[in-house]
Amino acid sequence: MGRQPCCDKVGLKKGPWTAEEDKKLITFILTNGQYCWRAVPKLAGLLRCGKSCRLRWTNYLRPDLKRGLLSEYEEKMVIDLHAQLGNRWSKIASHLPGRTDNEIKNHWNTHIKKKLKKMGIDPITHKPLPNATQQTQNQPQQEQQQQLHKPPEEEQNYQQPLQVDFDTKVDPNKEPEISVESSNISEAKEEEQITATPQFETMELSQLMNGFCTDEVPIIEPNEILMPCAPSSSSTSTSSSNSTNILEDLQLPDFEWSCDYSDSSLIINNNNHEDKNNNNNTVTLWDDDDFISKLNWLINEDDDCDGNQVFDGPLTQFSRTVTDSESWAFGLF
DNA sequence: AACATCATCAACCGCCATCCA
DNA sequence: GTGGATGGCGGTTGATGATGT
Repeated sequence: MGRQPCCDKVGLKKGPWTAEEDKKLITFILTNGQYCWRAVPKLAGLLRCGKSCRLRWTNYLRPDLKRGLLSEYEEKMVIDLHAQLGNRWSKIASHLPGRTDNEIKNHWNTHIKKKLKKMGIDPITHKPLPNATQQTQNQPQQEQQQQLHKPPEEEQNYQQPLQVDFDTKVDPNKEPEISVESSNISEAKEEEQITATPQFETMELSQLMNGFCTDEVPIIEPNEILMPCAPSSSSTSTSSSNSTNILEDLQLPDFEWSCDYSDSSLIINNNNHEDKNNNNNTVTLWDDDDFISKLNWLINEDDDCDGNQVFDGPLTQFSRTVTDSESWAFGLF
């Protein structure tokens, strides 16, 4: 019957987003919230289709996104979840706060797949490759199996929820408590109560990762990701100085909100800077003294720039921090 | 220094699911 | 029940930077 295109593609811009476009989109969403993406470009003054706007926002501009490489723990989670869910990236991403399906998909395709293959594990089936024994002579296959691959019968009968000590307080020096259980598991019925593997419960990360080749990729520890916004050139953000991520470039302040998801109220928290890395049950987003004023600045900034100038700056001074998976934007507006 | 190749990831495309009139 | 509108998802592409020759 011929489906209509998602938008009138005539005259619409494609390709990489400019800082100017980002700014318009951010401004619009900050002032109006998220609704009807189809209407967003017109209202925001963008020559993009709504789909493109939604993608740009969800994959890049959302302030609750983590940047940087996946931590070892996150990688392990991805592998494990992939073994259970397959290429359902959005489901996998829903268990990794601050990560998008696109990001995980990319990471899988560019990093994890190779690593698994290197280890003699089929990244699709998560079973040993036929020639795995030859490939991994230096590493006992049994060990790999124990560490990275769930026994087949376990995959099939994966029903009993196994918890990863979800109730313990966050230790900022340890891996974040990313867990399938702690995530929104309301879809548990549909997901057959996907849970962490027994390995997660009983094994140390170092054991988990034993044999998992991480030396090729500089590991970013959570405490590195959870950078305070102090000026630093050692930001772990993967964004280069040419980043087009306005939110990053803007040096926007952090703020915090309660982890009590039932109360989505935002807590603009200007204090506790020295305790920033101690997630005392709050999730840091941006942190600074004048968030509101900077927000106003962002929204009210004149548009007479050439697009780049406004957002140029020592972007490394603003480091995106770990946040909750639930977008603040949804509850904020 | 110049060119070729590889790796990464943002963005696009097309399909599917859901909602609603 | 039907079909259009919209949002969401997963696969793929292509631009760009990094690395190798």
